Amino acid sequence: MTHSPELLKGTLQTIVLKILKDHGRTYGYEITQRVKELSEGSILLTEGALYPTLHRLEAEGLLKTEKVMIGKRVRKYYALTPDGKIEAKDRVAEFIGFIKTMGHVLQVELA
Amino acid sequence: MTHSPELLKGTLQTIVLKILKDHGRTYGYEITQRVKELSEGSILLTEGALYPTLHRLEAEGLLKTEKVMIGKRVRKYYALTPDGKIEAKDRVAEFIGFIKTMGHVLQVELA
DNA sequence: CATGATACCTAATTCTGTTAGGCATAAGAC
DNA sequence: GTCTTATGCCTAACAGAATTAGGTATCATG
Repeated sequence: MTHSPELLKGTLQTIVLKILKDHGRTYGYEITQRVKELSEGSILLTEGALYPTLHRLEAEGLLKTEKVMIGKRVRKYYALTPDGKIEAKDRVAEFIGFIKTMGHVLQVELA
Repeated sequence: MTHSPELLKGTLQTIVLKILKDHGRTYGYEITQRVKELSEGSILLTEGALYPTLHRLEAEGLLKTEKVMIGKRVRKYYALTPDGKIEAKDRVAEFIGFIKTMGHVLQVELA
């Protein structure tokens, strides 16, 4: 997923949901670029992970899609459904909780 | 691994190394208990994950072992090798860096 | 006209963790 | 006294998510 390592595992859905929450309607390639920017190049999403994840979230009813023609190319936009908005919030909260717990376990200052 | 979810993936080695660094010589079961205490019950290491991880770290030369008889039972103590100490430090630093990056990506205050 | 960026996708493999066992001693409850 | 719980080690089958490595196609630039 990136050159930072396997720590990302399990965070991909959270990242995708939060990007969509903050940015609204976004397409796959754009998500990879935004994450790259926000992480200053340290998180490079692979498409092999991203697209299946988007499809999974859509299948779970958290995302809805819209296809738009850009010239002769199809661009597929994703946006959060109402359930998706709730889930985005929950996932971020869960991540914050996880970080706090890890701070205790690793005995480091994170928050 | 716990009821908090798959966020733990990829953090197990870091946790084990840091516990051994802070506590010194520790045995497997004791590690599960310490992590449980430090995490206030929210991280429950499963043995199916822990023991293979300990064996892996030992095979990589990061841990050394010592068997001690406690009554009629064998207890297997693990401790960091010099390489293990370096690795523990690096892993924790890497985790902190990961958290900072995630803070940017998720646009939340973590530190 | 060739390369790199844009843009979507899937399949095989790998890696880690979960689930679900097995084995055995020690301690406490009833 | 025996039954359950805790202590303590282990492995194997399975599951899930990401990596690696493809495929396809349009568009812009040198």
